[in-house]
Amino acid sequence: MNERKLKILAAVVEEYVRTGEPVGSKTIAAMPQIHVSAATVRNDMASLEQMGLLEHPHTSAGRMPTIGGYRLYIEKLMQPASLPEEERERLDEMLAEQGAMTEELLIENATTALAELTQCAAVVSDISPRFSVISRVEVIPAGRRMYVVLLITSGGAIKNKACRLEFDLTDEQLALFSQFLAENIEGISVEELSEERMAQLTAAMSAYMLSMAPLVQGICELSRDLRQRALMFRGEQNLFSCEELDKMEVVHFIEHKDELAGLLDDSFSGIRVVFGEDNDHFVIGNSSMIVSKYRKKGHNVGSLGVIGPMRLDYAKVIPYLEYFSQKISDLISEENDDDSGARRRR
Amino acid sequence: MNERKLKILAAVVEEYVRTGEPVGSKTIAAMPQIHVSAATVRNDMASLEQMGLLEHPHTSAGRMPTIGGYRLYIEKLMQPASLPEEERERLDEMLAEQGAMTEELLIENATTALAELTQCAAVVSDISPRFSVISRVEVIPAGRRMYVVLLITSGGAIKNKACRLEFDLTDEQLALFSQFLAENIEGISVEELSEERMAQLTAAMSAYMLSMAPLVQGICELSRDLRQRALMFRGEQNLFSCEELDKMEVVHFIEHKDELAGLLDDSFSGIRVVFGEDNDHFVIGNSSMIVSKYRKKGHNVGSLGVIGPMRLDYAKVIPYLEYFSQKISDLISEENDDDSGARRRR
DNA sequence: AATTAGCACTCACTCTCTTAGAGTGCTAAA
DNA sequence: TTTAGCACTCTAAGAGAGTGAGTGCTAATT
Repeated sequence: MNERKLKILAAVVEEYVRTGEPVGSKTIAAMPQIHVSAATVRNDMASLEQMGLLEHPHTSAGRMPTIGGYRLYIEKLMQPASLPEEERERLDEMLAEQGAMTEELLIENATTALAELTQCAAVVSDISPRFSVISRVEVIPAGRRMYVVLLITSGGAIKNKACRLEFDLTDEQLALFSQFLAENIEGISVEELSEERMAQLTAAMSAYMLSMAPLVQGICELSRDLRQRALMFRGEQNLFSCEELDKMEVVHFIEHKDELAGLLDDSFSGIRVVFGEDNDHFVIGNSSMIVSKYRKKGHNVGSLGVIGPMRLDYAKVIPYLEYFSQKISDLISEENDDDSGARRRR
Repeated sequence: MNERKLKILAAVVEEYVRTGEPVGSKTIAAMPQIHVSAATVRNDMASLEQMGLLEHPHTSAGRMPTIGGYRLYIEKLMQPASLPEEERERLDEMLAEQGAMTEELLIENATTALAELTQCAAVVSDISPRFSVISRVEVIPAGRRMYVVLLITSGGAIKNKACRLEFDLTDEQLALFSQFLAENIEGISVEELSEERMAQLTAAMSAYMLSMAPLVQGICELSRDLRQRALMFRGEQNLFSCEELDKMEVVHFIEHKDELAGLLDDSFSGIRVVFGEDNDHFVIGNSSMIVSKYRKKGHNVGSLGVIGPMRLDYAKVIPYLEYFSQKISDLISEENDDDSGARRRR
């Protein structure tokens, strides 16, 4: 392996990404950065093929990168495009538009923008509610025997659910129960609000509170919703516009998209690229997924990913992804000044 | 036009729906209900073609129905399959599963089941919240300067939204404002809770309440959410499994699915069938949509629809659709006994 | 007048065969 | 070590030919 071969590999990857056609030795030799003849290129290509970095659809066709070829290119060869200042400003505006309000909206905006810019599908896995704190729990009468339980977290997530009781509650009962919930639930983290914890709580309830068990059950379900990472997808349609992706596989993927959760949950740092071929949970042929973590005050709290064809302009897409995940990290980390205030208020 | 031609048309439609291949005269003549020779069938087919009910992909191919052919078949010829008793029971169970809780869940369950059973996409447009009454409005502190406004309707819909104020409210201010909202908003219908009404309300607020305008604004937005028909789709993937639908058109449709709202909103009674070809807002080639209204106490409050290939087993699908929309009508009409109770409670 | 048998005709589809061209691999010369 | 030259390979595109399902028309039959 030498300098020139790497240069040729990079040239093949870039040309193939650009045109989608297998690349011949003549095309490469004609490039300004290549100063050798087509015959030499051919020799080097044959050698790159032996190393498993390039492949042939058939004898008399040009070369295209293998998965290994892409991987080497991404890790060592590519020169990431840097975003021009004006582009950054445009993106920042996009995110600010109405996203500053809550984390959830911010992340949604970023995912939408990412899908839009890359013309790929974008996915985000957000487990940040887990790390926030229940800042408020409310029980609100909502009709005969119907009560709404409401959880608000320090991160700004709001969840509600209607529950039906066997009896109507008197105002005193309601006040007492609210008091009980506030004392036992407010201020603890979503993570801690587990099924066992709730079971303990139910056990601790005095006898006459037992009829309120459905409310506790409701809270339990809300907390489960908050704890589980929810995946959000944007721009799935873009996968259908992709010639090289099999439509049926895309459909299958969309139907089973929740299985991605595992992949996104893995802990790693920086950027990770996964190819459709060599993974169990992400099985569109000729596809690739690029994932980056975002952090909240230094802790990984979610992943942002781009899903597209393997033949993707990585040098352009990866910087976008890095920018967005950095931006999300920054914004959700500062925003959370409110945390303590949320509880101070009461 | 005579009896026999109609019989032949029906036979062609059914056979074509069954096989997906153009149907030849011999196939038709061999059917038990047809007692004439292939030559006679050919003559009649030619005549049906002249009337614009059948068509030819090319000279030496069999016939297939035109849009007009389908329409005539649906309106006059088809014999709707009746649901066997056990099937009804199964469906009722499906709906009851957890759907009795709220209207919203009930409708969601029905839509999911419909998509599942027909292997098509199902869509529901629900404008019923418009006709229900605000049974409860709450303002809940949720962090420094953050407040959550919450609307509960008699139909069981719950909406919330976080708002940011310029100042924190004291407990008295909060109580007073809640009182103010309850007096002015609870008990009126969602329909009445218009932008003007809210503007009047803001005008009526005493000076020191003016800083709470963002909360009123929030309520205004919640009410707008409730008023506008929200479309819900289920089983969109099924459209991709459909050979005869163009994948790109399906993608385009899904991206612009909200444009269906207009079509679903039209008032009509009974069942309506719309074909992709002859409509501006619903443009998948070779597709059709069957829509039925559902009612609440006699008023149309929403539409339930099935979207699938034009080559669809209408005789099977239409009864399903009718059954579901009737069932929804029945359930949401009776369920509403709670209406008055919801307010009586307070 | 309506129906049917018979037959020529049409046209998509499938095969096979051919050709053109892009690209390779190898060899021998520079 | 690099390059020019050349034979070789394999696909993609196109042309013909054969097949068969199905039609449309005509003349005979009921």
